[in-house]
Amino acid sequence: MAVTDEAIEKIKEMIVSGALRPGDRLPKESELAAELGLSRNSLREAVRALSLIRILDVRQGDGTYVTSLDPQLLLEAMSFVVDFHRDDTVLEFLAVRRILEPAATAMAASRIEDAELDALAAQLDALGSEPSVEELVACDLEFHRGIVRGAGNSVLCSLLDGLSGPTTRARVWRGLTQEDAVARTLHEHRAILAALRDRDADAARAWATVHIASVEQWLRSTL
Amino acid sequence: MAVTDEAIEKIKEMIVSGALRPGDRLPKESELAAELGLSRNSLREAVRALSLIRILDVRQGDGTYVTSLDPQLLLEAMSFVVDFHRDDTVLEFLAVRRILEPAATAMAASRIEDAELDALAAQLDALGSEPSVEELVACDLEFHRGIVRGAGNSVLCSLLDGLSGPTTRARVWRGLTQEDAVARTLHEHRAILAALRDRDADAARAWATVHIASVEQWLRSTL
DNA sequence: GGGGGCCGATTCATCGGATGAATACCCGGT
DNA sequence: ACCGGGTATTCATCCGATGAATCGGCCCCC
Repeated sequence: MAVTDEAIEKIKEMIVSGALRPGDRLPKESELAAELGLSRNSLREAVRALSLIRILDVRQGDGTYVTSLDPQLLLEAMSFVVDFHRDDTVLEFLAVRRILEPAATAMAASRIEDAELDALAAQLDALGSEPSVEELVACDLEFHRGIVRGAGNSVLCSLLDGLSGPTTRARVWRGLTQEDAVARTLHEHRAILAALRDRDADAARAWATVHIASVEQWLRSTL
Repeated sequence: MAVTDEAIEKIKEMIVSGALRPGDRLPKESELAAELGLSRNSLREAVRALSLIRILDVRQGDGTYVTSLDPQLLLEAMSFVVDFHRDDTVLEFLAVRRILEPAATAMAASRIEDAELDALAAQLDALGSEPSVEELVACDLEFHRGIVRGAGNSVLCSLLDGLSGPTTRARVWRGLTQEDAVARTLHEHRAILAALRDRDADAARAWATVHIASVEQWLRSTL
């Protein structure tokens, strides 16, 4: 194995074993390089790779630190990966979302705070009757994110956030200019919100399923 | 932004835009570095980072290539990320698995091939009545993987594979030496298999839920 | 004529050192 | 006690050189 890959494994091992804890500072590049037995250049490649997936956080002039390792932070890297997927796999991602989102919405029915529901309602009201596509996409993203956050599982939240990333979502909505689709989307959002207010998990799950299924159906018909 | 990060973005853009397609070969390091306006060393950091998440595949003496970009390949990188999570977040990962796995098992009920069911049954039979913990973990992993693969969604399959990665699973099972737990696990596996043979999606989903819930319950009681 | 091994060309792997940029830290002034 | 500047530390970037792995063509031998 290449020395750089060894370095990646060793740093990973230091973190997993607990020798390095979240927030800890690593020795400076030259020292760590000597410690691991490779050149500073090669070590930097390892650090850069771990930095891309949010394991390490390098600050020029300061030092290199282990991140908080929060699920949110690490899974955030997944959206970077999802961006690479081409259109022919979007349906598969959507199918996964179709499983997770209704479940998350149902979970939120019993846990989400009233204040959060008020915020979501206000956000829906703020959107006029003639929103631009960009506004609608942003609103849609924020709406679902708010609900999933209410489910109280940060891994689930980050995962859905990644799956529904801007790129995928934007692609799905691009060209979706039919007026009835926009109206239907807003109507479904309000229905989901109403079910959450009623603390009706079954209804919330059903509306979320309908909501995603309609997107899936539209997407399938256009491919 | 740092030149290396710019390079990462530019290479990503080349792939997303279609200028570079899966399997394509990149210009050699020195040329690409000149093209992107940075040094070879800095470019190598960018390439190494993209290589860690399986976007690029570098072969010494040959060249650097864009991978197939299969969902399986890219999400495989996720298991690397999951390895970093500490025990206190395992429950959240398990909760997500509790959502996905029953759904995947239900999907498999209508799609999985008889031959695949036979293979799974044979595998269960091959495991003696007194398996070692390592054997049981490997068997458990392979059993669920086989079923999820039968669901016919590679994204879902890779995702669950990552969530149920060796580390997490091994941690869960370590110390789980109670005889009844082992017996119960095997019994549940057989029940899931029977439901799949009957093409009974509801039963399959239910057994899968029970199966994971029992692990979750045990884990919760020991934390 | 065909097969196999040698050898050079290509490309990545790794290294050491030098210089610039950003940040942290200390220390003196007010 | 607060503020500002200068210095030390640390990462960022570059260059050039050498080693290692692979590929492909050429030559020799059968």
